Amino acid sequence: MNTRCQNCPLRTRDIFDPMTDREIAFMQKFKSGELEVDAGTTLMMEGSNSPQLYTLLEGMGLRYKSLETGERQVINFILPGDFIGLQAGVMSEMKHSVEATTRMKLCVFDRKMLWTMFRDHPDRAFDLTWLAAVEEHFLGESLAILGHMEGIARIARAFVQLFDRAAALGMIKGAKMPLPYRQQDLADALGLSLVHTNKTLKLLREDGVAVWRDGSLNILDYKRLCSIAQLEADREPMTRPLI
Amino acid sequence: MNTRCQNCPLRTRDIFDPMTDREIAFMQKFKSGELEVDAGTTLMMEGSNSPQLYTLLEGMGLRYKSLETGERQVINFILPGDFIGLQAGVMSEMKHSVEATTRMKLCVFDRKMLWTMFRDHPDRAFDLTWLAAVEEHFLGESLAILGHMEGIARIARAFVQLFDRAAALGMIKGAKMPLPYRQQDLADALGLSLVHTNKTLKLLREDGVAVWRDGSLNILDYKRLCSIAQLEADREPMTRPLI
DNA sequence: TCTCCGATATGTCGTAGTTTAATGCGCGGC
DNA sequence: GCCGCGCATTAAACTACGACATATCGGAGA
Repeated sequence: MNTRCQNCPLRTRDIFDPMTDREIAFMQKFKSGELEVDAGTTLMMEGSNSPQLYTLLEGMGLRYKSLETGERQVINFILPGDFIGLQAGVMSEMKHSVEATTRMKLCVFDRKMLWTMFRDHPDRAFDLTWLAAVEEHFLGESLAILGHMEGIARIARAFVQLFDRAAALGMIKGAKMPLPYRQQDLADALGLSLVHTNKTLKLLREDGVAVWRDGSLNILDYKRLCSIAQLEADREPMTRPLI
Repeated sequence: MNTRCQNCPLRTRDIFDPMTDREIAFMQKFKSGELEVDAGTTLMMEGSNSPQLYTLLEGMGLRYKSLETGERQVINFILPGDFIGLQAGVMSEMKHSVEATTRMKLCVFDRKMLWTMFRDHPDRAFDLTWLAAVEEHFLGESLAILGHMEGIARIARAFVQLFDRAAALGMIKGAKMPLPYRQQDLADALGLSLVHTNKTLKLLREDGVAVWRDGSLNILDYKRLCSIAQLEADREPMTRPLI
């Protein structure tokens, strides 16, 4: 529910409550160009200083950290509408990498767009802080999932969340959504081994709950998936609509 | 390293690079009061809408989410200097709870302070976005830790990080720092069971690495602790100095 | 067509970590 | 004084998951 702070014109906004079309259109006016990249492209590299910010228009990708051990922690999956690289704007160094897993079409912003926002459009600048807070919220959720749920529940929850987001984006065709990732990506996101991820996927498949094949996820029994994920099937969906 | 964006006066800032004294003093001018609370007080409750923001002046606390199962995910430990409740400022609902584990002294800001910042002081407003990005960075680190490290390494890393932060705050007396939490708190932060946390603490104690007793942590062998934590002993310390 | 490689698939086995349950210990209340 | 409560401690039984080993499948390239 949108509310207005009594004392100021800044609009507080919940995570289920994306920016309006007008607000989005407004921000897009400050873009510095568009960009297309192929699957496999590394858009941002941790440690580097990328002076660009993006919103994803089409395609999918993922955000990850590399560990000293050579392993990888996938932080989240990036879907159309997501804002990419806020860190690149406010920090002197990227803290994670961003990789395209399909061909991606992006809207590019220059870092100076940030200054324009903060100087001339405090309400939109406020939205950027909101975006960062939303990111933080979802990371907190992930933390709880990795800390407290067993493998099958983690996978089920990932599926439900991705499915809800895809639904909000109109990417569902008959309970089927594109999910162009490797099993290793999911494993790295959920803190599981590849092998165990694979076996758990088999379980879900054989139980007629969900089938993930050839880059597309087919939810056969949403209700049961939710129950495995320890979610109510009629909860407010986790659409995570950013910008 | 501080750098200036070529096109704007906003200062990008790394996580090791806290706000200057001048900047802090400036923001403190907008406080609406001070507050003292006892140990055990719940400062903010998830689901509620707290119109206040705080910086912690003295004492310690923790930030956590409650799970449907009744369990708890501790998101992080709160030390003096930390900014609390940015979410409360930008979201219509808190996504986590904040609890004092000792008596705390706080600097209180009204939500309207945010509007003042965004309207009149874009550079300080920018710092708030930076703060949120820093939070996000550290959550990503925690995610990687929960996803990929075994119990003893998680505990060792928590100790090293807390020790480094305490050092930056001048809270160390002879390798000893205050750590006023219960073992359950640490377990909930690291996604371990209380029992296993306890056993691992015993191990560290008996190996002469670190002793945590009566709310104070004594690091006996910092080097070894770092090696268990899979950290270089001479790395740039994770001071996490926020405001 | 053959080979190579990346991804998926599947079985076995060892173990880190959970669960459960019992015990001790200090402290505040009555 | 005794009781109850919160927290730390320890032991024993059980299990989810990782490590390792191997097999299969399909696409790219020579």
